[in-house]
Amino acid sequence: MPELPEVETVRRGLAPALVSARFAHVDQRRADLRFPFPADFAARLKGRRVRALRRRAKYLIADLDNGEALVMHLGMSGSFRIEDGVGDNIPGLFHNSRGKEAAHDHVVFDLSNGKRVIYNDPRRFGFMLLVKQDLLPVHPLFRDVGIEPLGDDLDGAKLARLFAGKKAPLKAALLDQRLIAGLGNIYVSEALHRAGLSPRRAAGSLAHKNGTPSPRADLLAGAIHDVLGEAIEAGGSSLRDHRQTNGELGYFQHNFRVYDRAGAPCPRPGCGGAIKRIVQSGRATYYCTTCQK
DNA sequence: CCGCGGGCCTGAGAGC
DNA sequence: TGCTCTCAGGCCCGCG
Repeated sequence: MPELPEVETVRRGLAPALVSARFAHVDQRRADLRFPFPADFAARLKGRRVRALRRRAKYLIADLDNGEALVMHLGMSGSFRIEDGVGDNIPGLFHNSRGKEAAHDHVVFDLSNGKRVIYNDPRRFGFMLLVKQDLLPVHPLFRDVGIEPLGDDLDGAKLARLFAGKKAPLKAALLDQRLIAGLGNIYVSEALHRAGLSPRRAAGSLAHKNGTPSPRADLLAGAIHDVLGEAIEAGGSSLRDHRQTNGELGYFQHNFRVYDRAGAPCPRPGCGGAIKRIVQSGRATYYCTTCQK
């Protein structure tokens, strides 16, 4: 499921249930997801209060009252849901009636406020860790993570500098979490189409030979900012997520201009091209060969 | 250093 | 109906 907009949507949905609650009971139902759980995971969480729920890149970080942080990553198929009727229709979450289990429910948090937060992950590419908050910046997971693409951190000049000298195609450079954090396969294709740039173009070509940013860099920075912002507004994108009948997960998938639309006409007014699917670094890329150069 | 391919897992969908 | 094959929103590792 999750790229930055989906993780951010989950964060916003979970925060009302988690923040300022204590973990009354933690049910860890298997020894590992992608990685083994930390030793004594459930015991170390029990009794702790959540002070804040943050997002960095595609990670959720719950700051605990003992100086530790619960770090959570959703992998490809991870999701959270809140039970006990709390937070109905919060985008990014789905709700069962209390007590109804689903396949692949791997972690259950029972909170002091009576709410139950359940982590479900069929493919188990997600994981949870406990890290001292002050060690997060030097932790291997975060040490090399790139800039956040929302807010003021990302502009054309910054993008051109990050990509300077890179021969890798824009598609690969944009997926590289060490450069920009949070883009994934969907939003890279979407941002490149909005910017009118080919995914095959060398990343270094966002700067001129003398190092000054090309106007293309500004177009791309703006497109990234716009597409992520719009996707968050829409509650993220729901593709294969299984969910209960109650409440859509997100509807940005209806606004995809190129992703998973091979053969469809290019949505850019007056373009007249068709969307093509290619494979780069083993992953599907969708773009219009007519208007993306 | 860089880019690529394989691997980790399960499930959905297509084709036969 | 059921089998087999391909593909999937992420990321790490090892290879050349």
